[in-house]
Amino acid sequence: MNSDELCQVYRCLCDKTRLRILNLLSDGALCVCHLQEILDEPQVKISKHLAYLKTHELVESERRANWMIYQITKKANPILEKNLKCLQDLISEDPIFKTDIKRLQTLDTSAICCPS
Amino acid sequence: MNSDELCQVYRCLCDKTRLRILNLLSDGALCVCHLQEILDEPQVKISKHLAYLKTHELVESERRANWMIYQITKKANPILEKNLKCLQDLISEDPIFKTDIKRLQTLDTSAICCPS
DNA sequence: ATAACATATACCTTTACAGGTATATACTTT
DNA sequence: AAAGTATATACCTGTAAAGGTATATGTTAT
Repeated sequence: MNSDELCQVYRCLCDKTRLRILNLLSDGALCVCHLQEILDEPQVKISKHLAYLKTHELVESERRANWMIYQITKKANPILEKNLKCLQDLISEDPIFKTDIKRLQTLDTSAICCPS
Repeated sequence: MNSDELCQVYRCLCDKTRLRILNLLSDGALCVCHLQEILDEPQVKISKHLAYLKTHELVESERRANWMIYQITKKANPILEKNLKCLQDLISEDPIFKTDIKRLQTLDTSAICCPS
């Protein structure tokens, strides 16, 4: 847990799409198609940002049939955890994140691709 | 206070030199020569990172004779404030920041260039 | 075996920096 | 006015990464 890792976490946080993804995943695991639907961004964009987050171990993924389920990495990461909390406190002022969560809640969570 | 500003703050935070500068300035205003001495980095490097932080309004500067005094921007910035607190909690694990603060404390604060 | 579906990757172009060297600017001292 | 000091800027090179298009991979259904 050194300053380089710290910088790397901040680098993960300095993109709007990734912030939106992390905000959504803070609420629980999600498949790519749902992220795509909520964020309303091209598949390739979502997929590449997820790959970036995975490379830097902020998220991890698991295949479920045709779908990939992503979640915040389970291995304890104080830097990430603290910053996600910090983020939660800050995003109240920007409607984008709230809208994302609202969309998340109105999703059909009984869809096949959804985590149980 | 929107998501773009939020990302921009994170971009300011994702460089080690800038993190060290912000950590030091969290303790109070400092002139460039002292930052240079504590960080032990080339003048141009310090200067450019300060310019970057100033452009994005995380710090502000004031001339005192030959010296430039930098400080965390006075205008309230919840994003920055929260993240600096978060940073304070996280850096305890990395010796670099602690060493910087130690060096800060052993500086000759009666030097001409120092803020009162 | 083939087609369909969900997701990932390769490749390309463009932009943002980071770090270095050289030089400019602003101010002070002589 | 000239020289010295502290800091900033211009210019250059290299690298990371963002976004797009096309295509590949892995899985399921027919």
